[in-house]
Amino acid sequence: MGPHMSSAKNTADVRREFIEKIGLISQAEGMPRIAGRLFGMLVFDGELVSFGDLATRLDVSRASISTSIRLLEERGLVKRIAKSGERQDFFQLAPAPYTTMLKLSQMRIQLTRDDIVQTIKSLPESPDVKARLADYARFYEAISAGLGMALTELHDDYASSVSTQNATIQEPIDDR
Amino acid sequence: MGPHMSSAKNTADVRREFIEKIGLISQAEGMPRIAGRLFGMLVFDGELVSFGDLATRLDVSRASISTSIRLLEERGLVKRIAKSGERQDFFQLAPAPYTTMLKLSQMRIQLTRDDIVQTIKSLPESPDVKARLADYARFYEAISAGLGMALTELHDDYASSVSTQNATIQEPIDDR
DNA sequence: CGTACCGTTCAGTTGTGACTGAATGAATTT
DNA sequence: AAATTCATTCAGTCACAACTGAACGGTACG
Repeated sequence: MGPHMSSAKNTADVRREFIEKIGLISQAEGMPRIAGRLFGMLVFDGELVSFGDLATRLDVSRASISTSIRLLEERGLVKRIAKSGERQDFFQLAPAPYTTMLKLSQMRIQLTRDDIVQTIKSLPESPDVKARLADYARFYEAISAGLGMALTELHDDYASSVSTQNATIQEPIDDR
Repeated sequence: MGPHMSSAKNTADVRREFIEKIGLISQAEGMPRIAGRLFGMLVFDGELVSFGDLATRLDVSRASISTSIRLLEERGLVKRIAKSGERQDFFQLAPAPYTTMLKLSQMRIQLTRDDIVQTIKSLPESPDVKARLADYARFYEAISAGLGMALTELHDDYASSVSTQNATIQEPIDDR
């Protein structure tokens, strides 16, 4: 190990750590870990990857790939592509995956909010209980509104990011 | 069972269903189910509850109460109160639990965002990879900003809710 | 029409975390 | 000080979901 090795790693290492990190995040969010690793890999590599390659690159069974990639497809985060001439299926990130994720989150939040409102409706009396549940419902309403804001903001960023191909990091980077 | 029983249930049933619902939500969010049920019960009942009552009302062991209530305490969602003269500990919702929850979520989001930025920094070259990761980081930045909006909005609501004690539901309620 | 290659599904295994009962520690009462 | 009443901790059990290997159906190729 030479000098200046503070945080200098080759791309392969960074890539592996990133993919694993996304896998753990995904696991914490309630999704299977492999799904997160798949997503992370597709984000990092950014290319069209075959079904078999997914299994070998992640070193997991094809069965796991099948179920996890279906999850990502159902959520609209990954697109399956049939290459003519090729037998295998190919995959890549869906056009605007982050927007899709935000919309899904917002929808989930809205559903639980509606659930709480329904609970309030079915309560016969007890205004104080209703008031507390209403506070709770307002909490989810605020989140939903906030995610809506994030959605528009993200959409703007995406548009500008597409126009200027070489997007740079927002924050100034001091590499110490 | 008489007529008009479409969705008319007594308060006890609604309460039980609500508590169970929050428990399931909590479980989906990655927290133990009992913690969610505790939280739901404290929201619904809104009163000071003793440690022993928590166990009997939820019909779980005191050990579970201990660990789960500690979780809620650590997150600042529940306050433990020592009643003079009483041996048992008492619990109630913390002053602004929803604000606290939002702040915690925002912090978590920020941390993962920082993690991604760190990954970008440690990448030697490959501008296209950096661009994709930057998009990913922007996603988390948008969420963080959105949660910040929700935070201010919630704070306003809370203030107004405190002033007018009998807060009513935002949405008009047609009970059909 | 048989064969080979893919992706999906299903039964089985394994690992992980929630939950409990019992033991422990702490504090108050008698 | 002994006893009682708490809450916490720890080892053990149990349930559940991720993951795998094998069997299955489907499609293109020989």
